[in-house]
Amino acid sequence: MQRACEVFKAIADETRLRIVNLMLRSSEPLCVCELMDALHLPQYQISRHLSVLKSAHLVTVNREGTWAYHSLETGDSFAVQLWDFLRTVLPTEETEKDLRGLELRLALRSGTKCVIGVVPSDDKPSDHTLGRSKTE
Amino acid sequence: MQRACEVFKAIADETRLRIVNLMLRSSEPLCVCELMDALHLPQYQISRHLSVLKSAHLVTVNREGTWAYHSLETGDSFAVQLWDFLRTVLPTEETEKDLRGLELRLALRSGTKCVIGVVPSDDKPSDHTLGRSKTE
DNA sequence: TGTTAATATGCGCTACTACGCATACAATAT
DNA sequence: ATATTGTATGCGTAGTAGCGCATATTAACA
Repeated sequence: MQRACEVFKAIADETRLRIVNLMLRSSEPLCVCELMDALHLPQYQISRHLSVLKSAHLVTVNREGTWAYHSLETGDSFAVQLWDFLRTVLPTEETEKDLRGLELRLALRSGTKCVIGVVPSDDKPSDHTLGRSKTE
Repeated sequence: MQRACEVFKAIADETRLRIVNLMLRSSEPLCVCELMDALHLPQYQISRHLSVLKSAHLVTVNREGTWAYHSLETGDSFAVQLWDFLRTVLPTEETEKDLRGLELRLALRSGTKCVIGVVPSDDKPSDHTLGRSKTE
């Protein structure tokens, strides 16, 4: 019950649900700059929301150099069952949009690693247009 | 996603999770005074939390006279899947405690209906001792 | 009509949460 | 050492949520 409450508080946020959704759909851990780019949100927001998810033991981090690769916790029984549940109920039109944004960003990886870093972000979180306007 | 966020916000509260848990385990709709008694919480808290759950379309009401019988929403796909999930992850020692409290209270029903009403509540929400101290 | 009993709600208070800005920290490269 | 770049965080602010108290609402009944 306490665990359930802690977890639900952590995911009871639109942005964090979008982050979790991307992690659910990605086979690889994601770094902060990739999430920024996929969700069109500022760095401090991604970082803060990730720390909330980490505090609830829903996300684990793996630092490699300056990059921090985040992935969903799979060592906790409650979390694993939650991921199964979310995998069946989260997918909607909106989440697909985010997913496409992520795929565009992941295409810029070199192998399984991020080599791009933070992009200047010419579009703001205010509008949800796909962020492929810059170089394509 | 919006729906998921709305629902998670609604259940991201210890008291509301306890209410939902009791409704999940009860075959009959529950009235406010029964929940008060089972959870040892004041009337206004039960009522308020129920209204939050109702606003999120997770709970439906069926008024019969002055009594209001509340039960979980089963007409919504998301809700139904959530109940399945919660049924597998909620049961713990604490939730069993609440359940026993509810059973004691439901034993006082006449048929499927509540006829007791609000009891003076001699024990306060402060301690979580089983509330069967009064007449037994 | 007045009363009682079950339930809902307005109000003030406190605590928490997310945001935005700026800055700090960490690791690599020059 | 210093600069650069990816990431984390302290701080102030605005909005929100839950509590407790009191009161309103609703329905049965005398």
